[in-house]
Amino acid sequence: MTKRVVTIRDIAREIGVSEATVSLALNGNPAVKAETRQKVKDTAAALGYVPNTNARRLVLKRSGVVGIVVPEIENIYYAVLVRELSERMADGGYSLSIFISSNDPEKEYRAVSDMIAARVEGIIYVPVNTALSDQRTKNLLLGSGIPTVCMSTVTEGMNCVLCDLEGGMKTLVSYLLEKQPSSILYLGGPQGMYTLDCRRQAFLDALQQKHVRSDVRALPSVNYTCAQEAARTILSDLPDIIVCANDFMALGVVNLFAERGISVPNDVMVTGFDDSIFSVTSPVPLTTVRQDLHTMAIRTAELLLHMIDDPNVREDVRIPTELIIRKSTQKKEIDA
Amino acid sequence: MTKRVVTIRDIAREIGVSEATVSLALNGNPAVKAETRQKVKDTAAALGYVPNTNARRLVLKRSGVVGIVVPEIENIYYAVLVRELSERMADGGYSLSIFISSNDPEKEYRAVSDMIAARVEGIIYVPVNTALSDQRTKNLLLGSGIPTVCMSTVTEGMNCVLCDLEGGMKTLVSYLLEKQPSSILYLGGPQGMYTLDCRRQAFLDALQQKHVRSDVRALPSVNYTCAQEAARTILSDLPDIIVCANDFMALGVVNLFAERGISVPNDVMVTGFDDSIFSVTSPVPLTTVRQDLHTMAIRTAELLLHMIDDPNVREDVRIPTELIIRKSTQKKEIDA
DNA sequence: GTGAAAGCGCTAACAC
DNA sequence: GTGTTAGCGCTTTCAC
Repeated sequence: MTKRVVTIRDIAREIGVSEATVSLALNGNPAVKAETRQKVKDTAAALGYVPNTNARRLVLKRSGVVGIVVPEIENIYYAVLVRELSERMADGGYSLSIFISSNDPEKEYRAVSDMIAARVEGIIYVPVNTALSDQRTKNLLLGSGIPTVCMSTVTEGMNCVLCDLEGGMKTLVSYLLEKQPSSILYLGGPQGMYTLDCRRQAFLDALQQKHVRSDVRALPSVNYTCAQEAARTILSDLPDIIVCANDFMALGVVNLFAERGISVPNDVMVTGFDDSIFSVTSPVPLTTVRQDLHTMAIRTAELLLHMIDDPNVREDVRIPTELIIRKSTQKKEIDA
Repeated sequence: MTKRVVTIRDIAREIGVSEATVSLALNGNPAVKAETRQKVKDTAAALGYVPNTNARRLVLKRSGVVGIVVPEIENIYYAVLVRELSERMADGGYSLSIFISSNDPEKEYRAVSDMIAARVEGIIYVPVNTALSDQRTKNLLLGSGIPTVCMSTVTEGMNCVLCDLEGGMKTLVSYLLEKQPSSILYLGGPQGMYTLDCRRQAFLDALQQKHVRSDVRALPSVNYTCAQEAARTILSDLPDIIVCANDFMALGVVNLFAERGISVPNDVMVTGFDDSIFSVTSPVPLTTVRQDLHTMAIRTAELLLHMIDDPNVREDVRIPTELIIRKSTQKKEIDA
């Protein structure tokens, strides 16, 4: 009892005109008489006609779609990115098809395969966040001939858009050094992930030759819980400053300290990274490094559209980061 | 200079066999000789063949896709829902195509149109969160003949899956009444949105005939900032308990109080709703009502798959909610 | 075991 | 202005 879907042919038959005319009319071709055009549109509406995208794409060899794979969607960073990009691509006349790899190289590979199979006209590739990246996916992408931009991390042979994480971290550390701390603790994650390695290395570089005791912890994961566990181990010997690899970790640290009656920033300063929603909704707003996702999205969309026009375009984009100073590093004035 | 994409015909020519055979071989049809099958697969791989989904869907009249529209993706509630559903539908052999309406009825309408045009086999409809819902979209959905389940809210004529918000709120209020408060403040949002109306009404109902001073505020929006602004206005006359329409608002309130040196729960108790990540990462973990998104996703996927099988299925699903008690309503023992 | 042929719904020359 | 025709890439009877 499946209701047959109405096609262009049904409309044609209904008003005794050819399929071609209906197609032209529906696409607003001025060659067809206004009267016929109207009649076609009316009966299309009356019959509840909805064009079949699959047929359309097949014949046009144009999908009007660009695809994106992101590692997670519950991570606010990627969620914002997806929304921004979805708007930007819409402005450019494309719709964005969203795939979630769940940080699983296998799923990522399938997502990319599916996009290619769907003949997307461009791909925004945000690789999984794992130490070993999957060369298979990259090869597939590179071999597909489909314009691809890699975001947030660097992939050899692809045009990349990312924020200047090193610069951001260095600016942050310079700022912190003005506080004359005697010790700084860095809470990072597993080694081998581009975005985390950048931050850690820049932290270390910035501290070169400075007379500050520093310690770097590699936690199993860069999340709230792991950060809290780490913080718990240092309660008896607090550093002056704790630099976290992202805002969510910093929030964990701040909350743990609050629970233990340790004041941020007076007893210990804490910084985040990303300038996500957590840095603002932290009980003590966080000093952090802003990654401007809005600008990233704009530049990515521009670049991709440009590449769709001209596949030979080679361009890497690096967006500046910005130091955002908030309460978590500003001791209260004693007088005031 | 566009690299021509390889088709089934190229493979056929390459090894001197018909297109039909290639197609059969690629789909693992046992009718074709194992040897040929292997040769086809090998050359397909060698040539970098990727099947054209559009052609495939056109001829099969099956897309293997179900679509979902959600109002926002940065809202953790929807993000979790999308991820859960994406996994559940994958288990069921479908891929999930994600659309974001940005709470804009116009965009929602276009998203639904696009899904129908793409011939998705099922639709998960999470309507925009606005007071006036758009009947156009609902009519389109209803008229499409595509199995649709509406989530999180009720739509006349559709199978709906939602949590028992009323029950959750009533349980919450009963629990709070045991604390013998003399006054309770409810912070809600604009009227006319299903999910918010449910909570507010259930709150009021639960307080019927109880000797508690209660006040209900309708804020312009159910977010962090609005909640903080509201909280600021009551500093001089604190109620015993503040019930918020969601966790994010409750977090705003908790943080504002922390800043002003007001203790939660000792000076005032605060509750959230949803049991999102915010309720756990709040400096004072929040008592809240859990909406079990995992179960919602499972039941929605089940129902939708069932409907794809049999379009006549009529079923509404209501998932029980659960009261989660945390520190924000548990005064510290004075002795201990 | 494999090929020929028809057709999915739509568009775009090219006729008339 | 409108109709005829061919074809996008794939699947699937039905012959052979």
